[in-house]
Amino acid sequence: MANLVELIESYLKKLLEETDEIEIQRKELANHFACVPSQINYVLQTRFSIERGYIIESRRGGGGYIRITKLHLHRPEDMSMILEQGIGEAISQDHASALVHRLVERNLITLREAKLLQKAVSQDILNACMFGETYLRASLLKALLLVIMQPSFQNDQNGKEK
Amino acid sequence: MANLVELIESYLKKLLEETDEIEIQRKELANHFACVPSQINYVLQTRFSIERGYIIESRRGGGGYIRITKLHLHRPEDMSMILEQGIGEAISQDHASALVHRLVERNLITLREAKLLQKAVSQDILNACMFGETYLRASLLKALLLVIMQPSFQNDQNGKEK
DNA sequence: AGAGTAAAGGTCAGTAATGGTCAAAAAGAC
DNA sequence: GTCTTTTTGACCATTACTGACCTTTACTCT
Repeated sequence: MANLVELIESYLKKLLEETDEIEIQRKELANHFACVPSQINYVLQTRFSIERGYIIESRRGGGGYIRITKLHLHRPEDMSMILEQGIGEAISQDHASALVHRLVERNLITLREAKLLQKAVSQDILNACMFGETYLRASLLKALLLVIMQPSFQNDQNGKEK
Repeated sequence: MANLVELIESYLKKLLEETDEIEIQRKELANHFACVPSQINYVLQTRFSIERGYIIESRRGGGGYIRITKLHLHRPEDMSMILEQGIGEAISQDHASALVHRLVERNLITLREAKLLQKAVSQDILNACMFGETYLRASLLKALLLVIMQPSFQNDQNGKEK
């Protein structure tokens, strides 16, 4: 355990035993371990990646921070299986659609969430890809908002439709 | 919450819980928080922008004031306004993000939904656009699933975090 | 009225405080 | 000795804060 990366890793994991989410300051932590700030990024990239079940968010500037969130996957095995084998690097609409459908059946996601996902991966949205990024963003945002605002969901946040 | 900007922001938002419109004096407020007056402008510009649903009016000279008015976008009929004028045919990430933020503040969507939307319109996802449609679809699906599976949402479908 | 002055608020560029990236060097593993 | 992992540092990007200088409005004095 002589490695800095492991020292910092275990330090952060200790903090994460208490709560699911911690906020640190890169400079401060680097100072604590007497290393360069970018070492912290290395730790985060190699030990707190999405594959390992963490989500990193951060903000620069005065009062900046790095937030580490621990994922509590319902069934972690399922999740990594889904992401790696079920989806992979590229996926067709049919396969994506079928996958989402299965997730609902297994109660891993709600119907409401399923509809959002279905819309996000649908042909009509992705076609906007050709017109550029901001165009795609606008299409996506509008379509997803419309799904959210569907009347049947208004008083039915969990999406258990009828 | 060490940031001045956040302190002032929450102070003003607290006042805005009561009414839709408040009037302040720049110098007085700056004095209250022991900062330079232009700091107030910074807060207004970054936290009470139009995208976030506020209108700022002011008047200089003796008896001058700054008025902050909260915009109302409750009802679904306002939704079409948001879609057409607030989004349009193309939208930047910053604007999309501010819009989503504002929808949460007005309780039009839950935090959970907001995080999904934020991820959907985020740079890292849309970059996948270049690699083709099926690639983008895979990135989108994976990222959104991870958002759904975040711990803070497990027993908190309405997303009222903290 | 008009001039002068006091009392607001506005702008903008510069500085400070963070965090991010990337490639090269150093250290370990086999 | 070669390959992988770790560590470092130079350079970049973003957000917050400050201060000097500018504009507008109200009030007062003649």
